Amino acid sequence: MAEPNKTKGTLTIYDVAHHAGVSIASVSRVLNGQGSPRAETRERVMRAVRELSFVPDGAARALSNGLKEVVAVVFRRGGENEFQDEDESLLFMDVINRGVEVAAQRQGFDVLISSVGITDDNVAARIALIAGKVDGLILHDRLLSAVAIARLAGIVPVVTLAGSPTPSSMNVRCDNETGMRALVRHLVIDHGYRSVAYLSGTADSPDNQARARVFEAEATGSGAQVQVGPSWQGNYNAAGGASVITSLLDAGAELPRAIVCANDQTALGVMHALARRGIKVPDEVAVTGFDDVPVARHLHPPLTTVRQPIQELGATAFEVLYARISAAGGAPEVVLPVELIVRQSCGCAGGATLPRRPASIAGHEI
Amino acid sequence: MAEPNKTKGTLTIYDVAHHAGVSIASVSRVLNGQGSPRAETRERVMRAVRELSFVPDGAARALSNGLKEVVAVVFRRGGENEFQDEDESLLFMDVINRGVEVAAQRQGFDVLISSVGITDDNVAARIALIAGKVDGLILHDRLLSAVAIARLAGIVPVVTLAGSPTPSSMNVRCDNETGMRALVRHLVIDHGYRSVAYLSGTADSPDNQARARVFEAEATGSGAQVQVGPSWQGNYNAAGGASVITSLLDAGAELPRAIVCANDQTALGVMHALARRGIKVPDEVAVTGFDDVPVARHLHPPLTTVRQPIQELGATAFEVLYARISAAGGAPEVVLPVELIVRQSCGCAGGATLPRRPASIAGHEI
DNA sequence: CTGAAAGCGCTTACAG
DNA sequence: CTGAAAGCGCTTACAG
Repeated sequence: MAEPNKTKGTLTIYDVAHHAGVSIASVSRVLNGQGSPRAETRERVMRAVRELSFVPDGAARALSNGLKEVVAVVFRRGGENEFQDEDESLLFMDVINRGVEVAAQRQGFDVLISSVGITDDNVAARIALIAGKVDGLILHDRLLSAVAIARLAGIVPVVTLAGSPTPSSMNVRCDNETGMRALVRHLVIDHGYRSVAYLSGTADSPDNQARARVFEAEATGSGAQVQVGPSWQGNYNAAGGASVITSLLDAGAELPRAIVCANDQTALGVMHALARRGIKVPDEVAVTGFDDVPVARHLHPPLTTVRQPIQELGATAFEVLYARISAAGGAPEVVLPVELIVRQSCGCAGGATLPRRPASIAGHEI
Repeated sequence: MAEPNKTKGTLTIYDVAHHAGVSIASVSRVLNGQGSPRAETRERVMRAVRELSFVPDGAARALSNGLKEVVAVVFRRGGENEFQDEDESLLFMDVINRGVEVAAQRQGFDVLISSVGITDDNVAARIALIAGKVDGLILHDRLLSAVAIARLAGIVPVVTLAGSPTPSSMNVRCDNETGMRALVRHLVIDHGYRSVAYLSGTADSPDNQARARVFEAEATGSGAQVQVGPSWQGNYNAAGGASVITSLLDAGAELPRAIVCANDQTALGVMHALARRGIKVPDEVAVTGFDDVPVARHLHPPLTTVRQPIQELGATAFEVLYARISAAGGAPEVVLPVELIVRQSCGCAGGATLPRRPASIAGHEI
């Protein structure tokens, strides 16, 4: 009550020490639970902290401790497109980021999020700046070259998402191979579709490359006729999927019996385009997705897709990163299982699988 | 080339200075574009930085500068519910956060995101810790009491979302009043529905309170019969909306002609529940939402709702906060305009407004 | 148990 | 233009 409101300047640990009549070392100790301060000392410090509403400065702590308790996740901000705020980024990345955040929370870490535009220049420099603010980096795919990633990894631990591990960085991804294999078999073997196409995602996406590769191998292997090539090049978003279909139809092309889309967003665009032309899904053309984003079950018909544990992907990324930050640990690569979700867009009725066949492929089937 | 890889320990500005044969002051200057270093000095520093892959430590910079160039956004993590990762949080908050991030980017700021569980204890302490790591705080609604907010605001600038400004904190929100008024008029006057209900959001939500208030005033004022009360209490998520309908139906209640939902998520649940009972929307019961989340246009029928500029809400929050951080500026309160989006769940056909009436109410209509 | 002091890695007046 | 030095607000051995 004697103290005038010293609202000017920031409150420091010195103010607290002064107010409590102890040294700054004691204040620090009780605030951090170090040592065994006398009960009275603790009391006095706590009271001073409370009365002054003191909050320790994070930058000073970090500098002193060598630990910021912050990790960053960097991702690509989608370009603008017809379906505005509905590109893959929004739906998919936000869930990953949420997973990171939840896992970080458990260890008392916070997460810094930063998006980079596709047209931004000097992305590497931007990310380097961010690296200086955190203890570790989680990088979504298609952000940086392997060389640039290696350079960053020399500064802070790095885990990439949907990429490949490098000598200096770790990677977490989903099991595209098993998921795509099960999906194609369902379409070709269970449903007996003889012509299928893969509407691809961004060409340079590692996930897309893996899915395309397995799709082609599996479909051809099963004797189905496969349509691929530049006319089937999408970009992971709804607008891309829609325009592929529109172009094909405008060119008078005959659609395959089933269209396997690189992700759910693409499938959404495809279904829109098909509906616009009066083509029935799944009666005339079956459509499938990949991801199982929340909206997938609300489409008409509900979308058959491969569920990735998206949030868990983020959580795992943090855990691997944390293991490296807090010790030498951290697996260089972890692959998460996926699950075939059979709904109706593939031709199955009422959400039931057509033939009796387990829908789950999480690790055990084949 | 003489230098052995000194991978141990972190690279500091001293290493760079040594490598370049200049003082740390010079290194700092060229790195920050201060003063006018000789061309040769700049060269040597830049080369050393490049060769060593030096990245300045953010904590040290922040401590020295008194600026962290980071703001935090704190929000409530939804509880678990039937519709898993589909609660209001996911859809709505992520878009806000993205808006914050995009605006922050423009000023070279990064954003720290942190969720607090509904059951977490000592939320105030958690947020205080975060406050120590940033230059400013953006708080979603229903996180803290006015007192707690005031205390925080003594430490760093604070802007709340969908709340009310306080002497020490600022607030950004959408114009619920105008939006709800237009919606109710469309239902009661344009469509002529005589009985309407408001399926509310979380009781303590300021947005919900404002919407409920205006709904009741406007509907009663127009002579419609209004259903309200505890049986119409939802919680902003799909499961809440669904269970209200199910309970009502199980109790043999007669549904009103139109159900105005507190938000789109609730409407989604309501439509599911209605469909499950074979009740046709909009023919038997009209349903409307609020927010215009991406999924709204994909529902069947497409959802009539009030569009809030969600991403802009986040961007504005950052801008107001930034004005305060970088100067004394920052409006204490900003209210963003909303827009009535007429689709088909209200009873309009094919997405066209029934009577000729401007759909937009962004500020100019009444 | 507690305090004085050094050190974390930067930036920035202050002198040359 | 450039360097030596102080200072940002903490934490933590090191002595009492």
